[in-house]
Amino acid sequence: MTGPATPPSTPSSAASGTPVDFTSGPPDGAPQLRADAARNRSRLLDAASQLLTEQGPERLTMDAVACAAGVGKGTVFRRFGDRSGLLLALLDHREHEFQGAFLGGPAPLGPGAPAVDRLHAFGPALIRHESDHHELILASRKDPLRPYAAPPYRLRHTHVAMLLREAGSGPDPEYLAHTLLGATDTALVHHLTKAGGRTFEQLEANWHDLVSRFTGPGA
Amino acid sequence: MTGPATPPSTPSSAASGTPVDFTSGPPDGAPQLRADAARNRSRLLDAASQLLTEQGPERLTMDAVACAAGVGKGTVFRRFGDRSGLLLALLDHREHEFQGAFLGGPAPLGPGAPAVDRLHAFGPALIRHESDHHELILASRKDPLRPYAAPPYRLRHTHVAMLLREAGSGPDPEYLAHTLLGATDTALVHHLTKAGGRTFEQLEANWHDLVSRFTGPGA
DNA sequence: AATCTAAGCGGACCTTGGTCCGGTTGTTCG
DNA sequence: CGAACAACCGGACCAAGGTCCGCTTAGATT
Repeated sequence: MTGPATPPSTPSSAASGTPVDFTSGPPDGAPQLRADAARNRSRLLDAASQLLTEQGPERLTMDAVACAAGVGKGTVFRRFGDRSGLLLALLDHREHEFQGAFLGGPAPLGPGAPAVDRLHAFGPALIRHESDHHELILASRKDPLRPYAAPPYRLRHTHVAMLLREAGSGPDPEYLAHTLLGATDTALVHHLTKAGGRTFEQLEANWHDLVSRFTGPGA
Repeated sequence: MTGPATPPSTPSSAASGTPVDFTSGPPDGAPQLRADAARNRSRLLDAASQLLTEQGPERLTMDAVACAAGVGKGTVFRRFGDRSGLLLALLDHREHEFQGAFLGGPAPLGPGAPAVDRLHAFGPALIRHESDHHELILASRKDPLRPYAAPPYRLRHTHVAMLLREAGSGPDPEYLAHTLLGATDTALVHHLTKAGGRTFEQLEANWHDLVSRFTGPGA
């Protein structure tokens, strides 16, 4: 440790935008984190979060984050693998919120409503979520194959496929789920709203149209 | 010009895989190319093509291409903008072949057949085309937003949207076209066939299913 | 408390995409 | 043909992601 150490207590809370507590790392995945490692992890996430809200994703270099956290560069890469990993980790908290909403939140997005209704509710929520974090999401997309293998996409896919199956969508709900998710891809939505002149309302209407076609008389 | 100049005649023909003549640059887009610039351009494409078939996309560094072409690095960037640009230029020839097939080739892919039939024919052709060049296509995807703004995607989108409109697909054929193209995205197809255990036949069947849903009774 | 070990650390180092600018060379026009 | 100009060339240079390895230290064991 070289840089000026921050006070040992409450090392968290992001800069301005939206304070998120990074002190509690995910106890799953990684078996356990040594005390200093956990501390550095949250320092790094704090620093990254701050740099992000202050200067945007393009200025978020690994050196800058390491330096701002008072940590060596190697530490950043060891903890997060690569730049995308750091960005994704930054997104993780929001991602869990969204997951909680459609897995266990109030109906019709959460359980309790008919599958078709949940499906209709899912699109707008997803579009909203991705749009809220499009900067981070787009910045983390260096490898076009990676998203499909990552937990967020897999979970959404499983969820949508289950609802489609439950709603009786036809022979291959898994593929239809990919199609539905593709239709709300962050990059596409961003393109359509920024360069294509579409509004969110139109995109939502299109989602509903798609869901209708996929759950209507076509089984 | 520093490196050992290749014989002045017939500077083209790729290494092994599939010889493509790069001597004729696109007379559109760029107003005109000075003689030496055109020569260097085709040398670079030749060198890149050779490196590609010999060692795969990941070994295709800009330095290596410049060196192999006997040209300075700056020349590569001036001509192609960035790495993706070079990769896309490498793909351009094949892209034009594919475009010719669905714009002016034999029916049912080309004109002459009913819109629905052309739509059904388009999917398999597209999947085949993208799969054939998935290495290049995936390697060129660094910026997730770029594909939507690039000519190949725009042309496909216009084409599919037109066919959908012609087939009477409903209120927003443009969006349905995006959905259809998203369902055959190179990365998705690659993911499904490599990690998802799908076969091309299944993907084609799914395409036909989607087209049916989009052109069936839903206007 | 002393010891031992594996996890962690940091920053020098490498690679590679991308920029810049002084010198060179086609091309055109008188 | 010769001058003038714009396009072009090349490689030194920079930034940023990613790797490596010798040193440090948390935390378990006795």
